[in-house]
Amino acid sequence: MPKIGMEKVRKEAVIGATMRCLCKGGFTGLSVKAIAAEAGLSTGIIYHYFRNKEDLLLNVIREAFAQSHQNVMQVVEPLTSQRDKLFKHIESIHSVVLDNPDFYTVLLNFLGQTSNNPEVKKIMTKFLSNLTSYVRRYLEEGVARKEFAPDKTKDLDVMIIALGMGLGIMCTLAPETFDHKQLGESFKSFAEKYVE
Amino acid sequence: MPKIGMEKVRKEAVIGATMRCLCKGGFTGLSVKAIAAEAGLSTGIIYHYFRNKEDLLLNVIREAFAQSHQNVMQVVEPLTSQRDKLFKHIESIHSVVLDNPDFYTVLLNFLGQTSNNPEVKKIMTKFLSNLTSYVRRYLEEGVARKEFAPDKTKDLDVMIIALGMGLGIMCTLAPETFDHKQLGESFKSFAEKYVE
Amino acid sequence: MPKIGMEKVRKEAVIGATMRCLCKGGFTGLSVKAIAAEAGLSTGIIYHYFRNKEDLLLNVIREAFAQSHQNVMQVVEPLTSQRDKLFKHIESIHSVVLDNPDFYTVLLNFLGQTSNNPEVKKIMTKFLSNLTSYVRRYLEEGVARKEFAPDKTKDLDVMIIALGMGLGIMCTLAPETFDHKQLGESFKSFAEKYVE
Amino acid sequence: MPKIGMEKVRKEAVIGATMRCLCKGGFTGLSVKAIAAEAGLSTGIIYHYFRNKEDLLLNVIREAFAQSHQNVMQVVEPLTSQRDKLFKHIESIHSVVLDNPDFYTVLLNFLGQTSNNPEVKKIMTKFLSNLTSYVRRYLEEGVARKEFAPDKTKDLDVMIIALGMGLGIMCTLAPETFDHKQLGESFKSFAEKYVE
DNA sequence: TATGAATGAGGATTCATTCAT
DNA sequence: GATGAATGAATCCTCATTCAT
Repeated sequence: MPKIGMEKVRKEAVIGATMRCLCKGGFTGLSVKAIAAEAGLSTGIIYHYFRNKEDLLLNVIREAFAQSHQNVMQVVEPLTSQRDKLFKHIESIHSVVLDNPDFYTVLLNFLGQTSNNPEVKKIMTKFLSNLTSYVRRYLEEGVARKEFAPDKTKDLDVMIIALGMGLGIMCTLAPETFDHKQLGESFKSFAEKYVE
Repeated sequence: MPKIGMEKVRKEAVIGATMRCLCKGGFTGLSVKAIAAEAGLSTGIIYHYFRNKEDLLLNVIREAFAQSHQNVMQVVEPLTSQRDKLFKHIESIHSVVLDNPDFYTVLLNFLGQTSNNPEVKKIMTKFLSNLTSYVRRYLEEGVARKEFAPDKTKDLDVMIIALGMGLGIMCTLAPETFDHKQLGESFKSFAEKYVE
Repeated sequence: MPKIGMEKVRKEAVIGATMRCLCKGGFTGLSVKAIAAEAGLSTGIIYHYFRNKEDLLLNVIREAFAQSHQNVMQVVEPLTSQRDKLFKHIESIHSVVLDNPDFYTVLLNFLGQTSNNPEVKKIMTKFLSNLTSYVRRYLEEGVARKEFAPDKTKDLDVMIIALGMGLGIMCTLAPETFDHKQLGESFKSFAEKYVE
Repeated sequence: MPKIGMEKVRKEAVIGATMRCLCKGGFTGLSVKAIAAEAGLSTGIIYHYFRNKEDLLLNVIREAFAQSHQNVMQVVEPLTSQRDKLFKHIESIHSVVLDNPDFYTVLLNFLGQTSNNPEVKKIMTKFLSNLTSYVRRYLEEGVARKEFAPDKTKDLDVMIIALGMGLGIMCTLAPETFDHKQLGESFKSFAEKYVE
């Protein structure tokens, strides 16, 4: 087994293992030992690549957010109409619950940390404003191109993201109670009602 | 100091102390010792009133949810028109962020536990379906009384709660980025648009 | 076994155990676990009585220095003549090597810490100036009472302590090479030569 | 950079780096990794030149002692009169505190190891008896050459070394309390008093 | 020779829980 | 009822040492 040029591979392996552990058992009981075992590595090597457990966890959120963002972008970017982009974006956001449930596990587990950990807060704030600004861009551009009516977009970006996140959380927490597919339809029709 | 019949007082004191600790430092460092100190009691006594730490924490969520529910009900119940009830309810939900921020701290801290702890999951599911069913009742009753048009209420209950929770979370996590007051207005106008 | 009023007993037990461990194996390998085992206690209890390992170690030096000082005082105090006090003091200092070898073990082990640990430095400085000031007092008082000639006492206090410590260290480090008893005689005759 | 015949250079570099680390932070935190970093080398190479950490540390004391000895000898050797040699020697010993403070750092840090590590003990004993034997030689030779009176030299060698070491330690530990220069004068006058 | 990735045992510390008082 | 001393398993992290390259 090679020993050189492994930094990226190892870091990814550890981050992935951490996510899997997080999904299995949540924050409580998320030990470095367990992560190392999951990654098939020794505990020591984790400290070779990450300053400490917190540093590792911060990398985990960053990675989870980046991945989720990338997934959405891959689907939305090729589209040309702002309207299509907006609705595809909404659809993508909603389908994260099923396509990438790990994202929600990570999100839900870190939400509680936000108020106590400045670094987590920074990442979380950045992530949320990132999300809204994408939607805002579609809307503004769409208005400019006369795809949407101009006057109704007040706070619509934030509303869409809030609604998407709220639904995502509810569907994740209580999938038996909240029907993911049907709520996805309602989500889209909510947006439609606004932009038309 | 009386030594008998203190059960209710002590339990409430401990639950309150736990909430304060939770708000101060989150789950990390939430030790039984710290809770006891905050409550001005010994660690031992906590085990007299609660089976263990988990039992205490479950009581904390229950209490937080019950309190929050009660606060909303107190404001909404006296009203007679379903429309008034609905909008007052929405307003109340949104103002929890400012009026009772502890509720969000507790909520955010426990969200991550939901998937791993069946008891937390039960409480959380119950809480969420409770929330939606109240809104649904206003809507159905409102339609019956012809306060609202009949055909537009598809999933509106869930949408309102999801949006309310999403906005609440966003305003709690990043108050500098998301303006609570303005979003409250937009929230209400979103609902209005739907029921009219 | 009683559980109350044990603070002093426990603290002493832990400090004593630490000294014994220190004598057995030095600083290296002085683990809290080993100390606890030596004291017949659990590791946890050590942190109940001491903030951390460093706090415990500081208490150990303080205790060692205090004990050593007390031993000397017990012998010297009853004496009335300053000359007697001085020579008894010298004798006592020198016999620490044999009577209380733990003192030297502790001293030698902590000397290296002095430059890096401000608290150790404070204790050490205090201890050394304490030692010299006792000797200085005998000398000054002795001169005042005409027990000693007045002009020869320049730095004699420091010289006596330095010589005592140097001899103590040498006899401790290499007892086969340096004859404790004989050096004690020479030590005294050195002082005599000066005060006469 | 040459790759062969580097043994001596590398060994010296590592020993020097170790001394610098030791002076910076003492024994605590003196890791092979830190030493390697200080020396600008990899950790692996240290094990190429030294059997293990202990072996390296033993070399460090040996080197420190040898250097210190050499420094003294350089100054003393050219002198012809035994009296001059003796006093220059005393002066040199005392000035180590200022001229080569690293020596005392090393000495103080290793003193505690002496009783537990036979190899350290051997080196330390050798060093101390070396020191005294040099002084003894001056004295004996001086008596033979009638530079000193014959009868007063009992244990004077040990006393001088003990006093020198004691003063050195005190001046190193508490330089604000013990005035190096003045004590040097007193040290010399102490010796003078004896040999005259 | 030289590197630095990798290991894993061991250390300090925390903390839920119990129990004698 | 109430206390807080006591336990010891579990946690994070460090570090001497090895070894593939």
